[in-house]
Amino acid sequence: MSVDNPRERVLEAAGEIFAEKGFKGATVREIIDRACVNIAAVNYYFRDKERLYIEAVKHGACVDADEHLAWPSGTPATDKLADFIRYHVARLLDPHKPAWHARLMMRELSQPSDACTELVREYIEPKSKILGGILEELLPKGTPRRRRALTAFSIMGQILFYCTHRPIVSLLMGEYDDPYADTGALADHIVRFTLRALSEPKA
Amino acid sequence: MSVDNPRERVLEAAGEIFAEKGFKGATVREIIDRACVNIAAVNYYFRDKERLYIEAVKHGACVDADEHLAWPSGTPATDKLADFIRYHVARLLDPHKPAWHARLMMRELSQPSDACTELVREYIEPKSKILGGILEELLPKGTPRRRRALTAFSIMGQILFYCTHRPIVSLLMGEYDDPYADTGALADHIVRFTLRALSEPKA
DNA sequence: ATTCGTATCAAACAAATGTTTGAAAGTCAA
DNA sequence: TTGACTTTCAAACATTTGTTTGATACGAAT
Repeated sequence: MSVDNPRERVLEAAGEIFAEKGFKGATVREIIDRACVNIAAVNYYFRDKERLYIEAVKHGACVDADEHLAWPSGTPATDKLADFIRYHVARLLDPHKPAWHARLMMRELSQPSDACTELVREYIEPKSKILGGILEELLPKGTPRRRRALTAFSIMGQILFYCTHRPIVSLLMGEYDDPYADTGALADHIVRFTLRALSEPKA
Repeated sequence: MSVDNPRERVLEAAGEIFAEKGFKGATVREIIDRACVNIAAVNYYFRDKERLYIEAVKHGACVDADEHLAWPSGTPATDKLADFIRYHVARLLDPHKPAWHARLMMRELSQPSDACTELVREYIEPKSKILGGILEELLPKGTPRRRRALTAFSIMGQILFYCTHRPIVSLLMGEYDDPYADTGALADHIVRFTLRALSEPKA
């Protein structure tokens, strides 16, 4: 966690705290305190709090950008969709992974700071394209663009729900039946729900 | 909008601004400014900013609590589900309704202030019970409790997605194809997607 | 050893912000 | 009218918070 590079330490601490408390809620003093650097470091390395925030978001996003999502040609579209869902559920909910990258991005998605819209677009659109491609294979030929988009939202909505509304899910389910304990099962549920919704109507 | 009662005016203004900017982001000066009262009013009527926030959330929630969601006995479960979905989509996205009640509650759901958890439970659980009841009718007998819950989350996830991630939806879809322009069509998509997911597998 | 650019630090600064005060104005009953 | 109570107000207060400053230590090149 604690890197020797002070700039990186600030970036990491900022990411965690911004993700947890938002831009306004986070204070530079708490950040530099966690990073174990002097308060002037934020000005020295990042000019001001806002630039630090932007850099922190970029930092978190570029970590994710490394992981690719691709399949050998000929892979059935249903398999791709299942992978896509499982990948994102793990990405967003797996307790083993440091969650702040995703949570910070979630914040940006619900309240984009105009400075970051462009960046978000860089990260989100590629993923969106992947899902769009899968759905193009999966849905009947001639399905209108608009309906493909709504379908994609229905899928992402199911996934992101558990990330955005985690506290309420835990509250409603109780601890003894915590869905976050087994993210694999959670992903499987979403996969099945979605695949049934996409299959041809029975009669 | 502007009531003669100053306490109510503050409550209304606080609701709007808290919903838009969150607890930290909102300033009492902006609130009292919009409510057209002196700054000391917040102390006079609500002790401090935090109590004001709590009261504002309660105020928003109790407005909603009035609207009931009930059907004559014998109504098919699929109809109830469709109503339930359409009601909430309209509730959350219809531009004609003042949206801040819902948006403020969304905030509480993703970052509950411990002072409000109890209240949230009062509002959310009843709705949760309604949906749970519908699913109990709709899903095969003997479906485990856990799976009913996950199904409910799949439905709510689809709905809340459009509320929470509105900026990104607009960004991805472009204005010419804005889903929020026709919330009825949006609700219909979710209803169809969900009903297909709940129907018996084909073979 | 001197010099120059970099990095770090404690301290202070200025602005924003939640909160309080004490007086003035208003209300209403006796 | 008097008096008690509520409501409203401008001003000040105290704290938090983002930002800056000027000094100091460090390291490498001349």
